[in-house]
Amino acid sequence: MAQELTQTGGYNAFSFNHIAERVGIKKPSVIHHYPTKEALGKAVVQRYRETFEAALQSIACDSDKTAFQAFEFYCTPYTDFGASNDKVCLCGALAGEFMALPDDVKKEVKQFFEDHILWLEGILKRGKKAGEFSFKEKPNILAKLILDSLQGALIVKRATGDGDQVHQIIAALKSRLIGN
Amino acid sequence: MAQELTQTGGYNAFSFNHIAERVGIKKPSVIHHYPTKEALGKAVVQRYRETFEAALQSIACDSDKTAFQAFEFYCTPYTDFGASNDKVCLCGALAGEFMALPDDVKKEVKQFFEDHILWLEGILKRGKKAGEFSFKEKPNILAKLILDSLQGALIVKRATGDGDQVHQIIAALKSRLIGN
DNA sequence: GTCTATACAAAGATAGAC
DNA sequence: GTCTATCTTTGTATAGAC
Repeated sequence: MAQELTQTGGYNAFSFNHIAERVGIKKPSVIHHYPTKEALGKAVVQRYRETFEAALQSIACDSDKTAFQAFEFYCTPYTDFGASNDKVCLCGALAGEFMALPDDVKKEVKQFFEDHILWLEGILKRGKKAGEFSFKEKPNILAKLILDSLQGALIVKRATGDGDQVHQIIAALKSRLIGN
Repeated sequence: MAQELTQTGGYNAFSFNHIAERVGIKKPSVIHHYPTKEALGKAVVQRYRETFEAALQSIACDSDKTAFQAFEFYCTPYTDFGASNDKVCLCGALAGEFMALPDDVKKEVKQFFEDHILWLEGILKRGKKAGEFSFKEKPNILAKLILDSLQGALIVKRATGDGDQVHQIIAALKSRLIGN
């Protein structure tokens, strides 16, 4: 509930009251579960990050999957967000107002991005070693380029309303990985 | 003043009072110039967009400059934002909280992105025709990829604190344009 | 766990004096 | 153009009953 509101309008656009209305209880009942907005914000990002990362870990450790399949799996949430017309990645939304976030929320967002870069870097190395991928950049830099492109694609796409944009960016990234 | 506050914390993180304090006047004096927050927000984004676009137009029409030089010129504001540790592109910040923005502000942000994609597309076409650039994607799609990468790089970089990231992304984009 | 009631601060906005 | 004073709403948060 808080996650949806944050994905659409950011951290400063939601309140205990908004959550309460959606859940069907009153404001103090929400506060009973999360004593401050910072605690609520942290919990939401933390859950988002951990859910995401558990899925990434399981696919990274699955030796049945090729690096390319792992990359395709990574792209599915971005495709889903891109298919909606009001949602972006939770951390992409929060990053726009980063300096206005409480410290605990900042830390979660930071860790989210860092973990994703590390994961992508691992997949890129694996794919290059296996001969699936061919690229000349350092894996770390290409990982950043992929993450930045996808995050950027989501927020720009939502503003322009260009429904194809996310697909196009993913296709361009894929062809860069296998082609060159 | 409002621009700086918005670049760091987004639309919902600044108020008439914040502006007033920075400028050294009182809240109602600010409201005298911009009767509503929506009007202030619109004026700020509009000025940002028009300043940006005037510079882009002048370089695009300058036949002394190569397409590659025009692209380098395009990247300079991103480099500057990347060199700060708290600022991103104004429209990148606003895009994160897009669904919580007033309509007039939304329109300005949308137009900003659309104009940039068009401008980049023009430069890409010119560079390919002149033999400066070699790429196989459609210019429109590569233009989106460039904009998305740069916008994404700024917001991710600010969250992670990775000072080199924006430079690395720009270098990777350049080598993609001329190399391949 | 959920509620009513309430405190307190901040935000957007207006009226009217100087 | 700028100010003081004021209004209204909203937001975070607490106290205490059920």
